[in-house]
Amino acid sequence: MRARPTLEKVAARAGVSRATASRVVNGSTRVAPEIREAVNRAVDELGYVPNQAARSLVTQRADSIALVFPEPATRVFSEDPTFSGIIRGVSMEIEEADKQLVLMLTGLAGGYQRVERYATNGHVDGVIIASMHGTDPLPGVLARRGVPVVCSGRPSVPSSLPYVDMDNVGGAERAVRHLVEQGRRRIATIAGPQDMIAGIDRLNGYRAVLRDSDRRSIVAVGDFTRESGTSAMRQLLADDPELDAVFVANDLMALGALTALRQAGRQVPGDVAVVGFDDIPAASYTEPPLTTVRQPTVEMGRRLARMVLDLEEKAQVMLPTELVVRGSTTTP
Amino acid sequence: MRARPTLEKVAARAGVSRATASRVVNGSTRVAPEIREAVNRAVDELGYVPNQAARSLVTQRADSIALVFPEPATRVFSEDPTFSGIIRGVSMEIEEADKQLVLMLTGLAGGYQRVERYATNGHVDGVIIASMHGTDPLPGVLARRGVPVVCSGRPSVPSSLPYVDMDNVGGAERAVRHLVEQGRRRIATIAGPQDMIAGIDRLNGYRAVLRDSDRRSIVAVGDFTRESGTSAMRQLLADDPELDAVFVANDLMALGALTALRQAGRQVPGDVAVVGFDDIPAASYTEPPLTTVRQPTVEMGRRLARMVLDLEEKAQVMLPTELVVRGSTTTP
DNA sequence: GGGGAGTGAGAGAGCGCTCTCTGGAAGAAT
DNA sequence: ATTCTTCCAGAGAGCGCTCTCTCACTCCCC
Repeated sequence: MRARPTLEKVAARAGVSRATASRVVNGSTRVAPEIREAVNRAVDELGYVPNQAARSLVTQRADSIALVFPEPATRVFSEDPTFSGIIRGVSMEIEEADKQLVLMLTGLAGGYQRVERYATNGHVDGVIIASMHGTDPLPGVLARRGVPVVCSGRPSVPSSLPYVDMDNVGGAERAVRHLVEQGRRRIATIAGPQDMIAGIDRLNGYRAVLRDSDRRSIVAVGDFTRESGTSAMRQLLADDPELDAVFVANDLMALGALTALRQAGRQVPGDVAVVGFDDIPAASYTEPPLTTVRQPTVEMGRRLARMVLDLEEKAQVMLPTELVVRGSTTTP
Repeated sequence: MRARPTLEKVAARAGVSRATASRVVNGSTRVAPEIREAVNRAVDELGYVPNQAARSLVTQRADSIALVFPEPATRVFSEDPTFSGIIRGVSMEIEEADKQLVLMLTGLAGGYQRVERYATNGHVDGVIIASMHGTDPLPGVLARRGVPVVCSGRPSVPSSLPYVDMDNVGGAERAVRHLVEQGRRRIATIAGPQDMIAGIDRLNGYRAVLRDSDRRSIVAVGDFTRESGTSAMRQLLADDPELDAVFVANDLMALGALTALRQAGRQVPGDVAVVGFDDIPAASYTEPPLTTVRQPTVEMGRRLARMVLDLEEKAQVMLPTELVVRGSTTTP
């Protein structure tokens, strides 16, 4: 491996000073065309690429941003494409801005300190936190230390930190209203964990519509895993054998619920209509295909990245969700 | 945000020189205990964290490694947990080594240059390439430039580059042999893309066992997506309505094949036995549950990381795969 | 033609750190 | 007592870059 050329070398070859070479490389306009040309030629010939460490040292910028996933998220990761959507969206914007994406999957306890140490020391220009639990101390800590932070998902304690959230309440409302419109009378729900804002919001949406349409709420709580969906569904069937619809707070649990319904001999959507949330790929392939609420995950990633890169104003943003009607709620 | 303390500040507070403070921070043994103590106290009190850029500048190390996914991979990503397994494995080892993980999802054409530029300039101590196609020029280019490279998956052109591969041939052989042992006579396969080493190897494994057991091979080719599994299965049924088993080169296509079989009125495993490959979570939840070949993806990530970090010798490693027998090939 | 404005290029400091080299103190050997 | 070793701490260079400051030069107006 031959030594990488430095700016000095480029400058020498182009017959200019290091300062001028730097100006050209960084795209300053105040350089005479012929000199700019000469420097660019030297850059090409030498295959020069700026040394990021040296640049960071003086500019105090790192040209990279961190995307932090708490470990529990990573576990879900495998079956839930929400996170891969976010990663892709973030990655696109980061790439466009010619910066780097540092991925941090924090192990439980120790991980926080690692992220905090890493992020508060200028290694990174900003941090995106794909927080599952709205009570994470990390965003607040980083913000207080002066690190730009943006969260995916609204924190459960009100704060002034910028975030990008999905319209979970609205999505749940639309889903449940859809069930009402289909003439369903006893609409149950399998809620998500109540320490996650998505879980809370989706349950609230469900409750709001039931209240308005004069129906009783029937609630079981799961933890967003498929297994918990199965057992929650069983419990619901035991609690109210007459139920004719169920709104499930995510698709994974909805898949589990479908299993339980099949085992209980209930027809979907004939006996029981089912709506999920997330629109994971598997939702199109269930028998019958699952009606669900689609979330713009890639878009979420893009917005998160744009905010943390200061390409758009840091704000508290809510992204619209969309009801996708399939066979689990309607017969063709 | 108050300014971050420098080594100079720490040294001043501890009443020593910057050099000594550096020695303590970097764990040199040749420092008197009481001085070490004093420096450590100063570090704690000031909340000092080394500036990575400055350190990199002088050490010529970046303390970070890049994990590169070609974009096509990312697309599969969403439904296939192979990649999230690799990410998790890599992340664990990287974290343990106290280094950073830079994730690069390369858009098609331009991405290569970006990765090449980035990696050849010392921004990164090594590169892990989650290459899907064995013909990627990138690994070779980087290696020639002196960047440590490790690939996931064997390149299709023989080379001396280190890699970690799954035993695709062995897994396929075991899967097909299992079908033979179940007394299946007409065993078809849905192969993966033949420009990917995994696709090629799994087909080779299938062919080897059929040859040995005196059966005719019946082949359709898919592209590892669910849809392609469905249409390939339809084609196989048209080609040979008498087939009584099918080995599918990945689970996603196997799910698609199950759909086609159901639509064609074939019972699984009664009429047709099905084996997949990958053991994705969904495989346990199909009706019937899918017999498949499990791959140690997290382990793969760990090995990749350990090699690129020089924690173990760079070599050409093959990881064993394991047949998981479920209901799609046997009746209880 | 002289002075000011404007423009483009070079000199040089310095970002925070590591590491070699040097020097001084203490103990061991002659 | 003197020289040699050993050990530990400090001095200082320098990693590659950016950016301010300075200076030289051209152009224009009075």
